[in-house]
Amino acid sequence: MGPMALGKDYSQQQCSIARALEVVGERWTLLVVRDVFYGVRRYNDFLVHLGIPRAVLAARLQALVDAGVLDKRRYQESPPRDEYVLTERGLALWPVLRSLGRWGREELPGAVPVRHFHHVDCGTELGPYGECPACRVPVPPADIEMRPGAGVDPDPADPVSRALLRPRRLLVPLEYANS
Amino acid sequence: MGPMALGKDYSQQQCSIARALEVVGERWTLLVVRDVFYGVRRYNDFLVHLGIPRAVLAARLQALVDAGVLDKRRYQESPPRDEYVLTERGLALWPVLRSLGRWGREELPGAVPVRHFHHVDCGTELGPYGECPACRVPVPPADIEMRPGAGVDPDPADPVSRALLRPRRLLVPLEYANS
DNA sequence: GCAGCTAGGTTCGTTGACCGAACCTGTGGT
DNA sequence: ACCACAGGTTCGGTCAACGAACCTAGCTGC
Repeated sequence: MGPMALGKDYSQQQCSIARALEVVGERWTLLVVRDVFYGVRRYNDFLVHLGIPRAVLAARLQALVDAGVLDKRRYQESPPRDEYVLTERGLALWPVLRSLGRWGREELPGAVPVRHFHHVDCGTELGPYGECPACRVPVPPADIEMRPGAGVDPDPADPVSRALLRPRRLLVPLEYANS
Repeated sequence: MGPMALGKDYSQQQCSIARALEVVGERWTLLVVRDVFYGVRRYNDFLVHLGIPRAVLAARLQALVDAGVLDKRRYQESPPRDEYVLTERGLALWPVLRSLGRWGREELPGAVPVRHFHHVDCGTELGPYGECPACRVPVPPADIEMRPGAGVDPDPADPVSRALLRPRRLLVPLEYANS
């Protein structure tokens, strides 16, 4: 009954869609996962980028780790600091995010292209499901470069959004050295 | 505020994923849409098949109509009865359901194949994103036949699940003549 | 050594959504 | 007249989400 848990737990549902939604169907969850693909890895960065309540973020991260979607990894000992990275299972969620983003962009009114995704091997913009139209292969997230689109706010308030303005490869962590 | 509405409404988020989740990210919503693809069209059938509270179902159907995902259609005058059918915008959600189902089936433990999807033109089972591996075209939902898989309960309690046991084409309404 | 800062949480009171059960309405059947 | 049924609406209790405040380690500057 855990997560989005339907009072009853999306009940008896043997359906794999219902089982997937048990894990990633709760509010905020897929946005957290999206941010990890974009390079966000730390508690505070999720906070400022998503505007999510702290308690909810803690619960979602814990649930995603429990579900095997994220790994919590110590990246320095003193002070002890952890980061969250995608597991294989988490990486497999990329097509879900792609198809959702495509639907939101193409089917909902008032959409402006915010980000474009390109195959780093050839520079081609990816097709609807994350495949490369030129190379005709499905492109793993690690080989995708994200570039800002026309609709993006050119001067966002939070540093995470600012870091995401530059073209960057997916999964590469945000840098903190510069502003 | 609106739907899944994040207290704040998934806020400023210009991201198309966030915008999509505003519409289909609430509890139950995608399961209702899935059922419409499977041929469910009526209030009572959603009720018994999903086990969703009546008030929540009414709210979700209304929200989906407002969002342009479903159309509410009078199919008889006396007594007045309406059914819910997918719009073009709703039909475009098929890849989202496919990718979610695929993830739930292949990445979550203890999955049993419940349904298979085949291209009616050639009988081939569909690939990961709903394309036909043989014909090499994306298959529209209307050209897909759904067949029960090994993991399905052979004698479900509710009549809707029983009707879904037979191989059937997507979007075709359930028949009510026989048991 | 102690004040202040930062990352990463936890606690708490309020608000709002979800739940299940009961009730309502309009129609048709007998 | 009575009952059944589809399709809702209403209502009280519960549970999750919200936002603000608080807590804990470990630095940093003085």
